[in-house]
Parts: sequence; C-alpha cells; structure tokens
Amino acid sequence: MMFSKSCEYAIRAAVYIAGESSISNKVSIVQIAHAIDSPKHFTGKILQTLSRKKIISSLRGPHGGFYIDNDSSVFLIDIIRAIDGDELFTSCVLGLKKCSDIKTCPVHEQIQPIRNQLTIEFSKKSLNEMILDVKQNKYFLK
Amino acid sequence: MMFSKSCEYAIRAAVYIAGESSISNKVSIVQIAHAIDSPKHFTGKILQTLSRKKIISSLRGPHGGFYIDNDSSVFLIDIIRAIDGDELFTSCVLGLKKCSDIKTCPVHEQIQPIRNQLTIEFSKKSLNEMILDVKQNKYFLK
DNA sequence: AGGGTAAAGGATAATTTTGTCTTTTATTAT
DNA sequence: ATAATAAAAGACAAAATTATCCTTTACCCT
Ligand code: FES
Ligand code: FES
Repeated sequence: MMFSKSCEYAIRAAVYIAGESSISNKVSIVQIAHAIDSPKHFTGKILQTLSRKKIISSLRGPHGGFYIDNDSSVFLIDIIRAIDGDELFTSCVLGLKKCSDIKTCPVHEQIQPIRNQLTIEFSKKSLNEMILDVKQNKYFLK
Repeated sequence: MMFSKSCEYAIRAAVYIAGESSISNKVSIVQIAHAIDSPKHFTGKILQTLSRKKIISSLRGPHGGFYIDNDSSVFLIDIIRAIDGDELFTSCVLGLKKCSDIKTCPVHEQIQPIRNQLTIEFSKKSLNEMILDVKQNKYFLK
C-alpha cells in the first residue's frame, strides 16, 4: 500500500468536499461517508485532523459541516503530508534508519528518481484540478 | 511506507543471504539478524515464507541455515510479490475496489506511469546485481 | 433564551502488523 | 544410536491501525 487507509479516505473526502461544498453550502460527515463509501465516524476523525491542519474548514451547528475555502490552493501532497507525513518521500524503502546519498541501501539509486517523480506529481495536483472530471463522472470516488 | 516492515526485512535478508551463502556455506538466522539488524524470530518467520515460495532455500541441522542456489535468477519483484503481494502495483492508490482504466480515481492517470516504472525497475533488479556493491561497502543493509 | 443540529473530542473495541518465546522436527557429527 | 544443531511451527504478546460509540461543545433558528 502506498498510502494508509486513513490517507486514502482523506484524499477521497477532500476531493468530494472541494467539489460539493462552498462556504454557504457545507457538507456533513454523513453525506461524505456516503459519497466516498467510508466508515462514518472514522472519516470524521480524519477530517478533524485535516481541519486542524487548516487544509479544510469546518463549522458546527445546523447548516454546519465541512467545506473548503479556496480549493485551488490545496495540493494532493498537502493532504498526504497531513495524514501520513512525508516518510513515503524521504525515508528508506528498505527501512534503514536514514536515507541519504552517502550511506545508501541497494535500491536507493533506482527508487530515488521515481520518488522524486511522485513528489512532483503530487505537488502539482490541486484539488481544484481533480474535481472537474469527478463531476462529469470521468473520475470516481467510490 | 512503500513496503511492509516484513518486506523490508525480507529484501535486506535476501540480499545478505545471496551475498554470503552458498550451498556449502549456509547462514543462520542469528547471523542474518545481526547483519541486517532485525528481530531474530520475526526474521525467521519471514524467511520461512520466502523458503516456502522457493525464493531461498533452507536446511535444518548442524551446518544448516539459509542459502540461495542461483541468485541471478531471483529478482527484487519476486520478493516483494512473495511478501506483500502485488497490490502496490495493481490496486487503486485511493482504495477503490478496483483499479482499471475504465473506472478510474482522480490520481490514476498520474500514478499509473510511475507505478509501471516501479514495476519495471523492480523486475530488472536481480539479487546478484545488488550484492556486488554491498560487499564493497558501497551499499548497506543496516 | 431555548431546542435542535452537526462537528469536536474522548473512550473503547476490533483487527492487523510486528515481535517474542517455546516446542518440534530434520540433519549432522560423534 | 545419541547428542548437538538449526530451521519449522505454533502459541502468545505488544503495538499500531482501523473502526465504533458516546458525550460535549459550538452554532443556528425560532
Ligand atoms: S537509502 Fe534506502 S532508499 Fe535511500
Ligand atoms: S483507479 Fe485509483 S489508481 Fe487506478
């Protein structure tokens, strides 16, 4: 698995929220969990984290829920870093204490360029970009 | 994490075994665990799996241990598949039930080429290739 | 002000992964 | 044959991840 289950839910939820919400039209956990087919309470926990890290916003009370202010400034890598940290991009794939160019494991040279490519792609990909085709049923969240 | 802890140990152990053993000079779990800095018994379990899947060989009794017949025919991807399966290469990174080109998630198009690249690199990389530089302390296993 | 709504937060539980320990089995050397 | 050795196998334990439930807090509407 490239991402943890939590991170998978986080990304799918964020894309849904970005696509369906605005400051004046928030979405509830129930809606989100239904839309992305995820466990309701667990999803709540994860969104709580994203909210604390200022990636999404939330408001309690009636007509409360989750929403995103400006979805074009949130990138995929922000979500990944918020949930899984950046060990996918920086720590040794073979589990050596430290991944550096000085003391490398036998797959470092192969992995490093691919990992850089991953970082670049995830850094380029904004939520805004992703929601477009989801609305036209070109991409799916469940 | 790209690989499970088990898979990390498996790869490091396999490289060590390939480099240090032959049919006439097997290595014990104790030696392996020491060389790659891994929990002894847990490593034993993992090597048992590799052994059952014919990736490495083992023999009990005095002067028994683990060894590899022809290390040039074992590729990194074989070890990964034996321990983690091939979900890293084939299942949806966002956790959709199925990853296919027909019903794709919003990151499929970015991920697919990178994942193919990963598959290619791991398929090319033989144990034999990896041990060379380990012996000259260019690469490390702990 | 007060009642209803929805996220936040905390406690708890199930599951999976990781790790340890002990017994059994196979092999070798004496 | 017997004793010593080393992996195989199974039982058990700890930790992390995933998931559920319940209470509290904030917010809105009447
Ligand atoms: S040292 Fe292993 S990936 Fe860099
Ligand atoms: S559908 Fe998600 S990676 Fe292919």
